[in-house]
Amino acid sequence: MGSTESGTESPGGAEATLASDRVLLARTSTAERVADILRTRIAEGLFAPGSRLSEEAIGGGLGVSRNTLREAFRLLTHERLLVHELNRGVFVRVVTVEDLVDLYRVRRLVECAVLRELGAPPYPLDGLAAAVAAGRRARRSEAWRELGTANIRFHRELVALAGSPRTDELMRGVLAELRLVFQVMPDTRGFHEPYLVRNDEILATLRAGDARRAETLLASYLRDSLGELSEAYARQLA
Amino acid sequence: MGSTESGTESPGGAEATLASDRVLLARTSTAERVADILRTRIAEGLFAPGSRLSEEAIGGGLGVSRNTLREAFRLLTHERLLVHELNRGVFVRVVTVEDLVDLYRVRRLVECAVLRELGAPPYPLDGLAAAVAAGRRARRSEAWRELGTANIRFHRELVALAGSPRTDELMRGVLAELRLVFQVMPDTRGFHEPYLVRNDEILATLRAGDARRAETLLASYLRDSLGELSEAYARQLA
DNA sequence: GCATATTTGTCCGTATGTATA
DNA sequence: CTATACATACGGACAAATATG
Repeated sequence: MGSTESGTESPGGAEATLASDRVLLARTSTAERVADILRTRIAEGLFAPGSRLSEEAIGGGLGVSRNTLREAFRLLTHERLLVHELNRGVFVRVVTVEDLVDLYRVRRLVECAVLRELGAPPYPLDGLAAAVAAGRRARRSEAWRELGTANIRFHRELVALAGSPRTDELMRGVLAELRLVFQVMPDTRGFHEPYLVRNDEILATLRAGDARRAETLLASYLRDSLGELSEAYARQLA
Repeated sequence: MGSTESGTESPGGAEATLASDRVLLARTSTAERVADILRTRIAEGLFAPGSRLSEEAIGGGLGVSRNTLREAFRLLTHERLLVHELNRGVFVRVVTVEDLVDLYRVRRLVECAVLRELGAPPYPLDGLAAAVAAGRRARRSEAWRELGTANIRFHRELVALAGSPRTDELMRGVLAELRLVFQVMPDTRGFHEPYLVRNDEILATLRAGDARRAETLLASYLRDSLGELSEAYARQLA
């Protein structure tokens, strides 16, 4: 290349997959769209935890410059999906058992507090109901990964009851990390399916206006879930 | 400068303030140190809320390239200290009343939950005691801004009792935003001083092992603080 | 409403320092 | 210890959007 003189072809030099999108619906920044792509790939397990993401390989593959790619990396690093080591690059996050425990500590702290701080019933439970319905649909079509997504959504909706954007964002991050954890579970169905019922139970309890009991149910829910996951971790290391 | 030919002097081409630091103790990345500098300036009110941070002005002043500066901007944007408007640049965050309310909603949710989830006494209260002591020193030397910093530190230490890195980070961000809010208070002393006593009271209650009562004290503390701040906001808009 | 100037968005090429084989 | 590979940071260029007259 280098038609004119020094390397200054055009910003549209990214003629691969992204270029078309960019011209058509350049609504978000390029970096954000790159981050979206990488986020999906990580969530689907295409990048193994601990593997390094080479700037050159990824950037070349997607047809974006290193600068733009680094901005995408920065976004995902703040979401804790990647870790950045100085002068070494970025790696797909490896969630340790300590992380797992902390994740559930935050969940217990925040989710239970949300239920406790609820005012008087009735509560706006449409979001929770929709999440449970999505879970049922996923179970019917035996889409177990989607079932996991629906379960996560249930807890996001639950936190949303607090009406706090910052709390929402916090839990968005926490639950995104949780997705990384779920990948260690060998039996996706056996892990996710029981919790659909328990989510429904919590929803029914809230409908009845008993936020206090819902909190108790949630606490034991989280305890059991953490127990299963840490057991799976122990097995994996053995 | 420009000894050789094309603009490629050396990464140390930034011969201003940053260069020396970089050579001496380049422990963190340049972008992070730039972010540190800007964070301090914002906290000290050198940049008025709502004002635009020109890439050229700041970058030129600090002697860093635009790319590096933009990375620093990205960091601070994620901390909610700056807001980014597409094709318009970055601006110092203007905290609205809604933000203020949400900030205190999160504080109430998290800080109170931390106290509630404490196990059996005694608790490791050294950090809290140190924060109160720092507040006393600041009061003695009439350094009212430092007093505010010490009060903020008290609440960070309080959250640290939960032993959760993620919760710590959350509150770090929330309290950094709070610093922006504090700048609207005209009477720094009158606002911060009373809370030093109340922090001390909470500490004493925790020393006595009564986490439950400490939670009640904290709740009213937060209620009063929010009341004062929103009143100041209302006055400012009038 | 239009033309111009300024600023941001994106990308390239390259030199240097650091970590690792 | 040397060599290689890579991230870091720089400057420069042009397109697009915004601000200004």
